[in-house]
Amino acid sequence: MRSRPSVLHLDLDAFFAAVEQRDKPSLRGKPVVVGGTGGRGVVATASYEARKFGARSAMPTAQARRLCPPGTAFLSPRGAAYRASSAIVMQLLHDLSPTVEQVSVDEAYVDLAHGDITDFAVDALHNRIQRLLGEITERTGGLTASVGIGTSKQIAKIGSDLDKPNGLVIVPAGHENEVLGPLPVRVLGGVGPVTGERLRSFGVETVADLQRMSVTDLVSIFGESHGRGLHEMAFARDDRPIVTEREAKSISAEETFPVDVADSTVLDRELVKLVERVTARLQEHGHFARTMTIKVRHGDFSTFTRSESTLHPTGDLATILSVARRLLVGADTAAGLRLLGFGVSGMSPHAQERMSFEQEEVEQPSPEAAVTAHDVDDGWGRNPQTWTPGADVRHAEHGAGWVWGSGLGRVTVRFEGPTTAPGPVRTFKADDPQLEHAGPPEWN
DNA sequence: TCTGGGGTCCTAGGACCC
DNA sequence: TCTGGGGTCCTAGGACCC
Repeated sequence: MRSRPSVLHLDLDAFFAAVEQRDKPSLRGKPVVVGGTGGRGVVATASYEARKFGARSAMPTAQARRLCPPGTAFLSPRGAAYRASSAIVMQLLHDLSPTVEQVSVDEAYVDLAHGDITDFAVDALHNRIQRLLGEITERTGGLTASVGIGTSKQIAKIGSDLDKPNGLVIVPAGHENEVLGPLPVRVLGGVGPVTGERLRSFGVETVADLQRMSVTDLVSIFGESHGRGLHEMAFARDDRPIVTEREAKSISAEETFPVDVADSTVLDRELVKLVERVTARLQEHGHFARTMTIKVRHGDFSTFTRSESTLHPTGDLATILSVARRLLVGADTAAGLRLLGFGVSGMSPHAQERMSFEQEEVEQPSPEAAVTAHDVDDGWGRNPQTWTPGADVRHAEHGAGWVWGSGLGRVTVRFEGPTTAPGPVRTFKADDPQLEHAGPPEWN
């Protein structure tokens, strides 16, 4: 938390819908809903006129259709138009300070401490930012924005939401708690439907209620990170810096089908498209990735992910596709899929990788490669039993296996023989009486 | 009423290493 | 004679955000 209100948060009002109303005068003053217009679409943005009827972001479009009156416009998003207006606004923010963190197409933080503003008194800030809001409206052909300014990202963001649309809220240093206290806990970042309901069950409705809970209790309920974070946020303690750029950590693409798809030929065709899109973007970033993940959603909305990591990072389409296909074959698609997705993560810069990795097969672990330790040490310098990697083993429960690795009083065994199916990998104490050297084993 | 698409971060258990 | 434990990686799932 800073000693001056030098963090600005800006949010464009009902952005997608406002652009549509700007570009199509007949829509002005009328309810407009932008989002997926198919049977399984959801609302991205509802104009303020549509919100009067209950239409909201993330609501199924079908539901918004029932709520809104005849004459309501339901439109598919026009991404290019939104990006063009967004760029104009972001440029105006850069005129305030070089440190601009764009959160999304319609939202950004600005670190005013890095810009030309030197007077952080409320009146001076008010004048300067009202001028900014006027410029935004003028340069974008009529769009409006809401701004919050405070001593942290948290306060700036909450401020920008307090007087929408076309509002400006400045919270002077030292006044954070009186602003925060009466607000519902849901205004805090990281408090969604689940956490909000959980807190309500403990009698916590407002931030002031949350302030009365002990860190100990919050940590025991929500875990170390989330619990501590809630306590910090309740008291407006937030030191997160404004960062201008961030490396992507994952790239993904997914598609919800108009009707569930069970045909494996069709699913494979869709998977190829998704993998091609993701790989193209990976290559644009100049990155390789190690972990491939598929996502499937069934008709009942149950959702599963399956992932696999390659030995080396790769950007090679054929390699990535072969992993993706293996993952899809392992998924249950018999009853049909509502959604199929594919993503990569574990990314590293392209240039640091040898090109030879691109063509390399995914290596299977072998006893020789996986194991370096030989004699079992019990951790206190004694060797009660020697286990050699690759040695055959008999086991009371699993039958036959071989030593995969060993060390520190433990031996890891893979239960698999030349004629038996691969079984589990399990780790035992080296002196476990269930384990005995066998060699050569009588495979069955 | 029936739930998009693109992300981030966290947790938890098992394997594995030391 | 008996006894662990910290740290990291991988995988799966979930909450949350825009």
